[in-house]
Amino acid sequence: MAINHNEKSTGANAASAAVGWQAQKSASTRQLIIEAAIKCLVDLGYARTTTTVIAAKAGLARGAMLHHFPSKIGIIRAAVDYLHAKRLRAFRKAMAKEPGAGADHVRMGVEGYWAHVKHPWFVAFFEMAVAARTDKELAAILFPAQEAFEHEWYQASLELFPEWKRKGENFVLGFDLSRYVLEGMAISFLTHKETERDKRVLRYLEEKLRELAGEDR
Amino acid sequence: MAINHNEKSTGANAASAAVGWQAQKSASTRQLIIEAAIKCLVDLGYARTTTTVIAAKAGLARGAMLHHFPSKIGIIRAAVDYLHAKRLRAFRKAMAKEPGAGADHVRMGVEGYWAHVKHPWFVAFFEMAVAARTDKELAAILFPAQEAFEHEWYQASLELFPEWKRKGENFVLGFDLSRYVLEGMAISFLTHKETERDKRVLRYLEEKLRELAGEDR
DNA sequence: CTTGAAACAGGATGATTTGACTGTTTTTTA
DNA sequence: TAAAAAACAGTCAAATCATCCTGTTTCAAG
Repeated sequence: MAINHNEKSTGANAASAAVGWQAQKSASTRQLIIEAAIKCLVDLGYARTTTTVIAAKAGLARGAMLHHFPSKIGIIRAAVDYLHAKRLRAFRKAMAKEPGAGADHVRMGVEGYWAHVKHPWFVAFFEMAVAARTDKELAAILFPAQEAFEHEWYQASLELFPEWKRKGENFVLGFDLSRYVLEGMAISFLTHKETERDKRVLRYLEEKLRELAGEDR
Repeated sequence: MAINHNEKSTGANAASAAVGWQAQKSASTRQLIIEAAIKCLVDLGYARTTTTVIAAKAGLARGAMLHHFPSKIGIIRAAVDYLHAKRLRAFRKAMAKEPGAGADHVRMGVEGYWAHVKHPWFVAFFEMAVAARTDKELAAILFPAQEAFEHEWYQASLELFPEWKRKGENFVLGFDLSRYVLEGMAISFLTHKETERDKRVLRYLEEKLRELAGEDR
């Protein structure tokens, strides 16, 4: 298990001595717990993501986990932040793969976000979003984080697709349309299988995005 | 909401006499329980829809409810069938309001399904669909019902919008596109508020549907 | 008017889940 | 080296849930 934790409190002082081994181990255990919680969200759903199964999936005793996260909501809070960072980073990375000026940004964007909404990270976020509808405590954690995510995601898109910059409203429309179509498709697959018809919707979406990129309105 | 079981002495026909008051009362109590369960799904989500709160919301003792539905999954099964029938009937009714040949079927369809996905019946179905992702027993009940619903819904759309009949693939594409956009929008509103931008997406969808209805491809 | 069946009520039981609690091992620091 | 701090382990009680069970009231056929 790679340690690879975020150096949260290492200031400007001595390089590695400042971060003791315990702190590193603690951080890695925290990440282990967070990733176990996300796996539980994907495999079992929010309701059955209990502290018992999180600890089991992390390979820890329940008491040990409660040492790092005294309450369940603390794990959820950490998972929300973790997913926020991971999803945004993955999106930027996928979009930055083809920096060429002649790259097909429309196809890249559609396929990139299509892959995104089928990724376990989106599934985990989605489980929490649905639960938050009827759970005020979860909503208080998730909504501000999601608002920040959407803002940063929008800014990243503007940055990565510079040719859209002058399009103004068309960019916003294409952005929103893509989001709703792709999220709607992904979520519809909860109850039915993907068919050839769905591929036609994706092709049609790309076609309309190209129109929006070409015209001025 | 009208239970329609008060006909115990007014009908006085062989039909109503054969049914018997007990059977009618039983049926009305069953419906009361089903509707209470749906309210719980909307208000509390699937996970917190327990037999205790269903009975409380129905105004019954738990033992009384267990007499009509020996198990929780039985209530869920009945609620799935109830929602199936109600949603389909409501869709047909809303679409049939303007039978004129000059009616704006595109706007009617978009606004009709937009209203549909914001209705509590869709919310209740959606809660079960999400739970079914990680609950095999629920999935075994919901998926066949949903498959039947989608087929009947598609047939009803073909029937109600006869001018699309000759369009073939364009009808299928418009049907799928509308579905994904509108469901995606409705579900996105779990985590953020509706804005002016979303109305533009709806107008754009209508515009594209008109194109699809007009052209042949 | 008696009797059986169904509607209705509510307690008992066993299984889970959460957070608090005490005890043990490992690491850091004085 | 010795003490303090942190990581880790496991048990406990309270609360909640689904189901099973027995008892009471209401209806309808004989």
